[in-house]
Amino acid sequence: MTSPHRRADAMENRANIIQAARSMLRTAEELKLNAVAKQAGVGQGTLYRHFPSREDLLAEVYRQDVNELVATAPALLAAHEPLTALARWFDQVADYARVKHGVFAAVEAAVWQDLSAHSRGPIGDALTLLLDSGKADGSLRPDVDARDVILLIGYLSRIDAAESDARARHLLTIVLDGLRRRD
Amino acid sequence: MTSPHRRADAMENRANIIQAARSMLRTAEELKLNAVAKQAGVGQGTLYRHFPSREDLLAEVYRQDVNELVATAPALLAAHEPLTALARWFDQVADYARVKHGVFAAVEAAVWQDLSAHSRGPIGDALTLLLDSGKADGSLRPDVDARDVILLIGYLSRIDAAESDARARHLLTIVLDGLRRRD
DNA sequence: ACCTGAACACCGTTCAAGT
DNA sequence: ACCTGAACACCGTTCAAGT
Repeated sequence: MTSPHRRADAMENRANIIQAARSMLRTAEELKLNAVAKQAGVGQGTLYRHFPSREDLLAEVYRQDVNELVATAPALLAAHEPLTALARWFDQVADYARVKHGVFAAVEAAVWQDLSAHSRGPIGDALTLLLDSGKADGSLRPDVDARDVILLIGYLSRIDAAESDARARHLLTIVLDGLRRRD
Repeated sequence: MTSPHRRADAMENRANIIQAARSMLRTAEELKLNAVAKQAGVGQGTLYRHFPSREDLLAEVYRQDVNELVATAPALLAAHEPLTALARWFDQVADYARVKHGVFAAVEAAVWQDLSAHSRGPIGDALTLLLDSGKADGSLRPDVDARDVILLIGYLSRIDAAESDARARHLLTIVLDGLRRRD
């Protein structure tokens, strides 16, 4: 990812851009690319050289967060029944969505949606792992895949903090019930 | 809604703007306001006079469609068990979302989301009617409201035609299972 | 090989002038 | 009372010139 065959200044610029974008997303929901370049201390062209599309930039900004989310899935499976593991993972995602609300709004059409639109990506893999375990032990219905679940929990990206408190976990329960194998 | 105390030219302009917006949304997903004004044969200022915000315009364009959707709820309840009525209504919404895909994308933050963000609006009312019936006869869990369901089926606005064919109804089944009363 | 930033394009929004 | 459209503001994107 951080290809080692770059000039030192290019690598630093790249890091500065990511850092600037990250800090700006903490305060504001929207991300103006020219403003990112300015705060990073680089020309606009440099930003485009490193990140041809806005999505590329956002994806990089959140790669670490996504990685954590992804790493949780096998850990949860090791410690819990599949259905419980899935429930906990949902909680984790809800927390993430809550903290990164601005993120999700900005990234929606990009990373989040995109990762699974290609029906691949790390989040999809993590979910598939959880789902397969649940199918194997009979607690989950067999006719669901990662993309289904991504779509169902996508509402997390469209609610604010207050509504998240009021509804996020409750709704995850409903989704989970829907995913259960019916007798 | 169509306030009768306007000058004739104003009313005609208004109608032309709506008509132009409607026809443009049929072909393209995005809606450029200046382009709407041009195709409607009015100045940009006229568009803003009639519709101060983009949402106002979109809401008006889809008011009729929304009305149809809303009118279906009591009709379905008259003819079916509550759970079946809700299932049929979901189908109806899915059809609508499918046809109006561009719409939903454009309207998402506006009408669709907004109608229920204020926890009111016709769609919310229609849903509440369906949910109350289901709770009354014990087929639905008591701890859900219209906003919950709006959030859960919001994925309909984020999938294209192909994916709608593949997943929309299947996912509605899962949501419906989640809404069922658990024993 | 990479960077800068002026410049262009595009689109939303306003407002002075008109009828 | 309502309309027009030039003009402004804003932001994404490119590219000629530089190191």
